Amino acid sequence: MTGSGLDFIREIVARDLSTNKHGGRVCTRFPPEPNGYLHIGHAKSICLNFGIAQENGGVCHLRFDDTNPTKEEVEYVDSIMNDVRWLGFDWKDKLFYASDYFEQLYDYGEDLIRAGKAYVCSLTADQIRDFRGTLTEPGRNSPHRDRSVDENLDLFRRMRSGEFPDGTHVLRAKIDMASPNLNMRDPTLFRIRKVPHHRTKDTWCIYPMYDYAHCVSDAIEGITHSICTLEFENHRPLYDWCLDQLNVPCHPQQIEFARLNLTYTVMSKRKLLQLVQDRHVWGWDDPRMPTLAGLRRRGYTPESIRRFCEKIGVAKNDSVIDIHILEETIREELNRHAPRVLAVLRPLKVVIDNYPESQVEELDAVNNPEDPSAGTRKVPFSRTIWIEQDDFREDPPKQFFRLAPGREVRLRYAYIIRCAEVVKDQETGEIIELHCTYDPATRGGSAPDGRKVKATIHWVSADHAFETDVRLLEHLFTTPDPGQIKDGAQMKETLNPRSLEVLEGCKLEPGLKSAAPGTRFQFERMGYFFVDPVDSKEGAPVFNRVVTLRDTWAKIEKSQKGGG
RNA sequence: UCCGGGGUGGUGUAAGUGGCAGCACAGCAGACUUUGGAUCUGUUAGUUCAGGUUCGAGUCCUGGCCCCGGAGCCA
Repeated sequence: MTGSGLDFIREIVARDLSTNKHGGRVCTRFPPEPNGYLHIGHAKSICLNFGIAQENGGVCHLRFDDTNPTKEEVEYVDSIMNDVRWLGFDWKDKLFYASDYFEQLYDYGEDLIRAGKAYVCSLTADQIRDFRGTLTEPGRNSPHRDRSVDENLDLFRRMRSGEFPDGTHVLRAKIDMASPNLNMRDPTLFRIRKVPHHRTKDTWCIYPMYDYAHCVSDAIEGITHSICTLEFENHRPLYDWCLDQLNVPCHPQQIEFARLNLTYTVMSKRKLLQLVQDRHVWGWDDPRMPTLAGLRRRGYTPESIRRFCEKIGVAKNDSVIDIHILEETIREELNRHAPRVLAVLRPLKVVIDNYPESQVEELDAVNNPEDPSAGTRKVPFSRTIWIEQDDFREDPPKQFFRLAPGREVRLRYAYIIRCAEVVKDQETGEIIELHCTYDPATRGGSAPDGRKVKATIHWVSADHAFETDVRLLEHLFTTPDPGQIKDGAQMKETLNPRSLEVLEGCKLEPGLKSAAPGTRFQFERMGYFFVDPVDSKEGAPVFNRVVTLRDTWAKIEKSQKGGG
């Protein structure tokens, strides 16, 4: 019953440390391809790799896997470094690029040829596919498989010098065309791509493939544990093969774990890119996106994301994490730290008939009941106030405790009021305002006669309210498993049309006018909100809802409707 | 069909050499409450199946079933 508490990867690392397998060293790496923005799935990998290094006095390298210049851009390099730093990790001076090793990778390629372990193949891409065989049938040897070392060397050098057009030759490993593992059927090591690279510019026209570049890069850097996701499991024999053939400094161990999947969102870079390109979102940093940039703009903190990654664990089972776990994690943190304020999102006017016409009182409000040191503040109260439309029902259902004709409710930190009259639009029947009376003996909200008032609602003084936009954000998709989506049309169908709702003219307590971009608040009873750092201006904050509060009433109401 | 990997409550994740199946979230019930928030208490629910070894199997053996990945000059 007394388990080690370690996940299976940390267990391997601990064992290797105890057997002194790598001379007491722990060196990991996070190897993104700069072809998109980092998302929360990458955060899992970042926390794992940097975390393991940190815990064991090791280092974690940041290495860009930039071997395919047709898809990679500096914009992505910059965003990735920014996001890793924001998440709270530091690669010190260990910043690398696979492209740093192009020359060595090329030299090792010649070594392979000299050892008779690689050859230049001049089949077309289609022919190579055809010769590869199928899952159940072995492949056939390329007619160029037995070219002499000299011929191979000559051809490989001329590939490098730009003598041949794209697609005419590739360098292939000479392994086994009959292997049941397709990755071992003479995989391509280098291909010709006459396109400039974002770092090496036009010095190269041949580029190494992932399988070859990755293991060699790991070995060059002295990585001890090369942690990647499950889809590379079939590639491990090739990872090991390459390193076994070459005279490299060390042989890292590749370990695979299950990538993160979240309900109601997509995690593939391709689909994320599609959302951006098709303008279904504002961009990579849209607060509905599962990208780190999006989560950051939504109002998630780095701590909450790290904590989330801790909670979900690391294993080899394919799994889908309920997105509510993520939401619960940010709630836990913000509950402890976010200052409370009063904000009415969908306002309904209330006139307190027996409250003196021009009177204003400054009432004491607690900033954070979870943190007494946060102190108190004053909020103005007057004869006309705004309350939430949802907090009044003309015909209250069972278990609805809030305001209704003839009923009492407590205004937080203010008074107990009773609803005396409902004013409606003559034509539409829409409720436009309420007339209430207040009990002057209940100042601050307590009833000296000891009577119980079940509900407390939030409010904002109409004369003092600060008006601004508030955005309510929901899941991007209506289906819990949009990862199954195949094409663009299907994606469009499953997108949640209500993922973004912009509420204009929300009434906030006056102090919020000076809310600084990038700060977080709890709007009492409504949720946690973040001052959007992009769209807010000095004195004109715009709020994004990070997450709602747990809403017991919403649950009751839902089950009432559902149950009939 | 071939190769690789994986199946523990609704979800996720634990149980060094076989020894009371634990934790978190969700659910349900209750307490408390000037946020239907927070907090606290209690509780429902699980080893993919069939055999075998054993005093004893989530763990070991045999066989089946189901799921995921793999035929890029992508990573």
